[in-house]
Amino acid sequence: MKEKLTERQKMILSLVVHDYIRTATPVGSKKLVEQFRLDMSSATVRAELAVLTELGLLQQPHTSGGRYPTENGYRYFVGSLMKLQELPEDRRRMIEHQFYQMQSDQGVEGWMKLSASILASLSGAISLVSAPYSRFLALRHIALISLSDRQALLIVVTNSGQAQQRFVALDEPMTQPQLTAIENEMNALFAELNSFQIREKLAVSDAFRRSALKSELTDHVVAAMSDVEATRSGEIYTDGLRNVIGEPEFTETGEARGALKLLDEKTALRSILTRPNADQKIGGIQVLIGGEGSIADLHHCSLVLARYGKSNAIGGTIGILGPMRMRYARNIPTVRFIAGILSDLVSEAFADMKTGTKNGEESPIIINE
Amino acid sequence: MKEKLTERQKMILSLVVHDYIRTATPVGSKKLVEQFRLDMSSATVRAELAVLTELGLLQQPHTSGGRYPTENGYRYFVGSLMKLQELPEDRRRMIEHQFYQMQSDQGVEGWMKLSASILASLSGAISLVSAPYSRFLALRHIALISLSDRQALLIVVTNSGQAQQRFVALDEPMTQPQLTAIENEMNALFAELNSFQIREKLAVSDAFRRSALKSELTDHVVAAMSDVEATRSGEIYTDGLRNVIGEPEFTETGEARGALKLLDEKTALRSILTRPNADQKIGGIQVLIGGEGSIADLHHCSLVLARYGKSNAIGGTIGILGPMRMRYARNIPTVRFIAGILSDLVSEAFADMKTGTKNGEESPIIINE
DNA sequence: CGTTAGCACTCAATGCGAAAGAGTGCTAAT
DNA sequence: ATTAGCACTCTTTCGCATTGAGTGCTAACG
Repeated sequence: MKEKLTERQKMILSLVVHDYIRTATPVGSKKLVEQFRLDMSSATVRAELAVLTELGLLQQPHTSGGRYPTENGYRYFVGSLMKLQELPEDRRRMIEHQFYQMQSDQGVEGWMKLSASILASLSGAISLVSAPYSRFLALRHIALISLSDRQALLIVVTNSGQAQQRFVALDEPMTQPQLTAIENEMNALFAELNSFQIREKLAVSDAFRRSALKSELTDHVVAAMSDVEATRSGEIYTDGLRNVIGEPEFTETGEARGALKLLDEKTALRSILTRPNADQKIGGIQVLIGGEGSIADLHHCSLVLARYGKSNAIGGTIGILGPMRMRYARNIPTVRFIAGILSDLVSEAFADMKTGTKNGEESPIIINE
Repeated sequence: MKEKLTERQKMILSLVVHDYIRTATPVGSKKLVEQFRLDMSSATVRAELAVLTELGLLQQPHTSGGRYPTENGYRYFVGSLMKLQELPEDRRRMIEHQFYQMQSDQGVEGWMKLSASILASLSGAISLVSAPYSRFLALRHIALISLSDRQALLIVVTNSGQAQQRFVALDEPMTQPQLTAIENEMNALFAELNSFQIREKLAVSDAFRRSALKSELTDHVVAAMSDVEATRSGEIYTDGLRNVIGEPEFTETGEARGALKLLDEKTALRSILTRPNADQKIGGIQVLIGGEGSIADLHHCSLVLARYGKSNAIGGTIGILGPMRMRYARNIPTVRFIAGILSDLVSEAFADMKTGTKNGEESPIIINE
């Protein structure tokens, strides 16, 4: 990948990528010259194409079928050639408007849905958004709500803003005031602890056993916390299926067909969103071209991912999943922009300290690894 | 649709439906005779097929291309011919086990997801599950949780078990004890009211204005309630996309392609799940064959829907969406069974009075209106 | 009378070869 | 170094004949 290409070779590679992204058809020398009014003959272009093919940046479906980028071709393009197309100012303002309009309204869930929706419609791909989660997950608050005399609703809120609710069957009837008392007691005891620490605190002494604290209730608290901790990245939101249906890659025997299965399997999605960028900086963009065998079904797809949030403390991942043949130059700024907004929102919402990468800032783009 | 068919005609129609469901290929007279070892010649079958075609129950793609059911053919089949195949006892037990295992754990959300998952895998179609909602929605409990000195999380729980959470920016710093005080006050005032009643109560007197109740908070309570009321049927869960990808109807130019778009647009799904069966009895199954123009994209699909819950008080809709060519005889009992379980669970969870259709019971099947 | 065997007919699907078209690599001239 | 020209390689497409499943009709049969 260290090969030095001539300026002309770079330009031609760029043109091939652009044209292929637009048409999804292998592109030949003659078409290139005509299409882009090149100041040279098709034979010259052919020679250059041959070189690029030799270098493994282009490939041909068969001996005389035009050329299109290889995975490495895309990587080179994204890494060295591409000129990012920033979102036009009015677009940005429109998006920001939408976010700030609903900001305090719908809570985290609202942000996630809005992000997924905007990302999908702007990118023409499938959007993936993971709800924010904290590295240092801790219980923030417990609420106990009487549903009937033997049924209560337990709500556990974590410092990541996630709320787990579960129904609890009570061994003996309890009124709301009784529950509230327990609620207060538990809040005092368990606040700012994680499930492990809570369990420890419970084990250390039986004092709590004898108190008003029902073990049936504490068990549920521990379980709820564990749940949140286990599914780390919280809920995953997707949108934009409609965009991708119809793209040739996804059609019938299309190679990317398998990718659609993924949308069903949130666990797989989750592993995509959580794993690769574990140690990635906020605001940095990660581009995964060709799935890298990590997920077999993604062989002909690309991912553009970004982390958002307060560095290391709380955050999540957003991104888009589309055909390898996607408009990186437009999509990368889009993803980055939305990630920036989410960072701001998260910082604001969970703020003691205000951090978060500011929108405009440049940040590195990491390609496959 | 009142036409009296001979027993033989009924049988032949049945066979055609079955075979077509299995093979997705138009079926001819000869194949029928061989396949099912019929005690007559192909010519006889041909004559009967001609009659059925005449009656509009079968159709042929072209003059000599075999026959397959029309929408009316399916409707007649489902309405009069089909023998329901109840789920085998061990299956039932397995499913029930899964539900009761998680029952009190994950709350409503868990049930919904499990229902969607089971329904999808058992039916081989797309499952649609709407969270329960109450006809007489009322606020059950408010929780106010301090996130930082100027940020709080407001959780509004309704009597349908839905929890709306939203972030609230506080005009002036407040501590958790202060918030708890307000929480108690609001709970006392607003419990068992709907958004309209709350608004009324607020308007009637300014007493509240002067009290510790911040209008910024009460506004949010009203807004949260309105939100829940507006989106009535609550969240919609779907699963089983993987099943339907690959079915010929959904492939490439497939006629049912548009149906996939629906999965993206929850609003459309919602209208499907809420509208048609508004006045349907709990436990009754509604089969919609061919979309009925209600949703244009569903022209070549069928829906099997059932309401669950406590009659009129609280409940939701579940169902499956698949190709018209679906295994009704198996799917209908499946949908009914899951609806039964959900009815039980909902009755239990929101019980004062215990109702709900018991699983085994027979209940009417309504076909297209 | 209902049933069946037989037959001519229809029409999508299949297969094959010729022609077209797009693109390449090579070579020789500029 | 660039380019024009040309032979070559493939896929795509079209036409055309073939196949085969399925039909509708009719005449014979029990």
